[in-house]
Amino acid sequence: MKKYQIVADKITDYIKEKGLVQGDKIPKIDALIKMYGVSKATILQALSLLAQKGVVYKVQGSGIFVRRPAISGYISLTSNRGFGEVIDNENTKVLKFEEIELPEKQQRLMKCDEKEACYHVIRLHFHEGKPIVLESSYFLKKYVPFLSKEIAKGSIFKFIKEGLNTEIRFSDKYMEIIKLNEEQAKVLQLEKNDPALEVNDVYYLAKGQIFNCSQLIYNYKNSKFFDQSPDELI
Amino acid sequence: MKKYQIVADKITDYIKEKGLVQGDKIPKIDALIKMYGVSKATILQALSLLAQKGVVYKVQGSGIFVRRPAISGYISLTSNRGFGEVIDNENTKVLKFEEIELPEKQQRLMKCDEKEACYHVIRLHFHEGKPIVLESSYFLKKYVPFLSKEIAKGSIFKFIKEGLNTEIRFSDKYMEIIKLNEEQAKVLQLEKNDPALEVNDVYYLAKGQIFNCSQLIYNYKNSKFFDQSPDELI
DNA sequence: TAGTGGTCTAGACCACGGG
DNA sequence: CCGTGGTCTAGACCACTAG
Repeated sequence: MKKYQIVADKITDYIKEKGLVQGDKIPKIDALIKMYGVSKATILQALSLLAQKGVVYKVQGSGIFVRRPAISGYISLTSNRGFGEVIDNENTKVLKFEEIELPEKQQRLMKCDEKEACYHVIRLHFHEGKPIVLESSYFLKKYVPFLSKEIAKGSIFKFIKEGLNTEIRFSDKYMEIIKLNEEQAKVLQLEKNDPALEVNDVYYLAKGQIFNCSQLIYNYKNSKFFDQSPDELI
Repeated sequence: MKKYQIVADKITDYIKEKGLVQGDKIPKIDALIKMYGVSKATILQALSLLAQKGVVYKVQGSGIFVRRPAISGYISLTSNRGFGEVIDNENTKVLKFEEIELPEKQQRLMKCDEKEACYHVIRLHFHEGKPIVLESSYFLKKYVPFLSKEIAKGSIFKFIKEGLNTEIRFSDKYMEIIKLNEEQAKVLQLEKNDPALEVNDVYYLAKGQIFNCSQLIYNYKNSKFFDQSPDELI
């Protein structure tokens, strides 16, 4: 593991152990250098990482301070896959699992020229027994050679990362607010024309290859979102 | 201006001039070092900045590649204030401008103990003649000592940054999907119970002081959102 | 195995903040 | 003025990619 990653984790632990909250000061850079026995550049890299995650912010000439921790019960739109803590993968129902040729609409989205084999999965995610989000995902077999209904009951992304040892790198998201149609409403246990958030994702692998696109329809009653803007565009 | 900032801008210009698109390669690090006459660390810092902005991504052992440019017509939720290109500040209508004591709800949000003087502004933003978002903002006088209805017709944030020379640092956003009430619907030229996105923001200054909170209600017909997840957490 | 990006160090000097 | 963070350099060595 990388040194700056280790240092970042240690600083995070330090904040937790000391019970520091928003506005509290952590040790100065020189002290951190001595505490962890690394160079200044490594400390700075670790702090940059934490600043991007929203854990700390630095004030020149003054110190390094703790930022508000993420709040539980909210779905993060910016972190990968949207649902980190909130969506319990034990509570996923697979509505459809099929191997098909990539439909035309998704072909354009994923910039595929030729006819591509893919997996198509429709799932409904629950939290505390309530339906949170209806998901329709396409995975290119070219990059995700194996998938099963069994796997789809858990976290597919986790399987891709850990099972297939494939790095997911970044994503583009397009969002709009919509009225539910009859079918969507039925699945989400809502009424037709009820409001919803539609998120269309395109996901990229380590070398920039598009391997997945998904449509997510969130239940307005059961989902709240948050986003901590990253500090620093170092 | 900082060197890495300048280098980042030059690389961006390079991409534009050469007309590079997603997946195209830019010169290797050694070449960039020579092109711009700076050290490797400075180039890396510039590239990190661009990676966070979603302009490029690096592939170890292979090269540095261009990422999809942001798409116009969409509102970015993650960049400050949400509306960069889309919201035309010429098209803002000030519905209310008052100097009051901070209400209790906002007091909690902004973590103020004492009664604080503030400006309260309600505005409606248009784009191409269509109402996009209804905004209700509170600004603490402690940090924003002056504001006027005239200023509120343009970009208040721009005024704070440039006019008051005050740095805005980061923000927390809480979002949910709602049904419009009668009043909101009327202003946004929609029907009662139509869907909407409600965003509650809290904004922080350079040293972590909360100076503003806002509620934004987006018109579902006239607003689309996008978010490019940043590449790299350094 | 050559090419290219990634990590890390040690140290110089700059810039801002607050007493 | 001193303390603290910010920028930058030069260079060593590691890790991954691709032909």
